[in-house]
Amino acid sequence: MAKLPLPERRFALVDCNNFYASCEKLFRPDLKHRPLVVLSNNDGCIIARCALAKQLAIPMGAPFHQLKALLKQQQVAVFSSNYALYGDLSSRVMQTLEQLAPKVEIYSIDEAFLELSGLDFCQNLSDFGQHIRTTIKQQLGLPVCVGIGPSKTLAKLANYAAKKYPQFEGVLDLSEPHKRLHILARTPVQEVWGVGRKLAEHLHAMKIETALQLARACPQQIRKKFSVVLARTVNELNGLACLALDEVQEPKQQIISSRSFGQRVTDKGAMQQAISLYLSRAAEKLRAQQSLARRLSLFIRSSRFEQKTPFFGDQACLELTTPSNDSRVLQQAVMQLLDKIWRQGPAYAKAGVVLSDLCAIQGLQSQLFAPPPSERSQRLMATIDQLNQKHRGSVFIARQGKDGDWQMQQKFLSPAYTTRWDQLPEVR
DNA sequence: TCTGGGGTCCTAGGACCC
DNA sequence: TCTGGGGTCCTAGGACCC
Repeated sequence: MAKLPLPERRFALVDCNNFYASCEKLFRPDLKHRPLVVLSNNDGCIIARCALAKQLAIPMGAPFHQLKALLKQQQVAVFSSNYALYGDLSSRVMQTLEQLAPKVEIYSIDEAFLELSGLDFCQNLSDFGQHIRTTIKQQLGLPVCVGIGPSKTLAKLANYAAKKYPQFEGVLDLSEPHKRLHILARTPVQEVWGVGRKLAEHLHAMKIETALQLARACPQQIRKKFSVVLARTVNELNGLACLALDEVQEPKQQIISSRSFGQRVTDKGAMQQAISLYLSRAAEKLRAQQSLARRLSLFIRSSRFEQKTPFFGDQACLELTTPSNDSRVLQQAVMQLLDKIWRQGPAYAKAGVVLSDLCAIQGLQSQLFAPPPSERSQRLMATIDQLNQKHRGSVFIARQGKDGDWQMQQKFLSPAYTTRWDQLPEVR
C-alpha cells in the first residue's frame, strides 16, 4: 500500500517588537514620538531600541558611556532595564496566546511558538496571524509580528521577514514553497536561526551567503563538516520539521546568578556580601523549580576591558555530600569556595554563582546516599520564600548586608507599574 | 568613571575499563 | 624496548540562543 504523505505541520512564531522598549513606551505615552533605548544591567550596554532609535543608527549592544553625547543630542529617552515590568507583561502576552491557540511553547521573554497544525477554524493562516496581532495590540497595547511556516526554523525566518518588510504588515506565511524561495534568496545566511557569527564565517568561505544557498546544501555534507545541529537546520529550511513544539517547561539543568558590580570590589567583606546575595537568588530559583543541587561553583573576575592592570579571574567548585536547596548550607559552602580563590589585590568587576547537577526533590528517596532534605529545612525555606515574594528582601541571611557600592547601577529605572501597588501609574 | 545576564546543546579529549 | 582496540563516562569549552 502506498504511504500517505504526512500532513504538513504548521508553526507560528509570535515575537514582540522591540519588547523592552515597547514596555517602557506603554506607560509613557508622552514618549511616543521620541526615540527610546533600554540599558542592560548596571546601565552598561544598549540592549533594546524602539523604531525611532533604530533609525538614528544607535547600534545594539553598544556601551552606553560611549554614546551618551549622541543620545543627549538626539533627545533619546534612556531607561535602565526593569525586569519586574517586562516579566509581568510577558506573562500577560503568553496568557493571551494560550487563549488563541491550543499549543504554545514559551520560547523566551518575548517570543512564543504556536502549533497551528490541523487547526480548522481558519483556512487562511495569514488572517489568523493578523488576528493574533490585533488581539495583543488591543488587550495589551504591545506590537507583535507573526511568522508562519512548516518548521520552527521557517517560522522564525518568516517572522524576521515580517518585521523587515513593511508590505507584509507584520504577518508572513511561508507555507507556499515558491514564496519561500523568494524570501530565502533575500535573507543573509547569518539571519537563519542557529547560524551565528562563527558558522556564518565558515559558510561564507564555502560561498554559502544566503538562506537559500544553505537550504540547498547537502545535509550529509553539512553534518560531516559542521554538526548534526546545522544539518537539521538545512532540513528545517526545506520545510521538513525536525524540531517539535515543547509545551512543557522542563526544569533548568543549571541556575546561574551573576552580576557585574556597580563599582569595583577590592574588599573581601564586600565580595562576601555580593556573593551571598547572588547565592540567595540562585537558591530561590532552585527551590521554585523544586530541585536540589549537587554541585556549586563560584567565579570572580576583574574587568576584561581594563588596560592598566592584568586580568585576573578564578573559579572553584565543589560537590555537596548531600544535594541541597537550603540557603544556609549553600551559603556556607560558597564561602568556603571564596576562601579558596580569594586574592587580595585585583579590582573585581564581576562574580557569580552556578548551581548545577540538579535533581528533583521528588523521587530522591530511592537514592541510597542522598537522603531527602529535612522537613524542617524545607519549611523554613518555604517561609522565607513566601515572605520575600510579598516583599523583596524582607528576609535575608545576615552576611548579605543591606547595601554596598557593589550593587547594580540603575539610574534610569522606571516604576514597577504593574507589579507594585505603590507604583501603579496615575491617571490625571 | 562607565562595556549584561542566563540559558542549552554538542564535541573533543582525557580517564578509565576490558 | 616493544605496547591494540574499542567502549563509556565525564568535563571543559565553544557555539548558539534570547
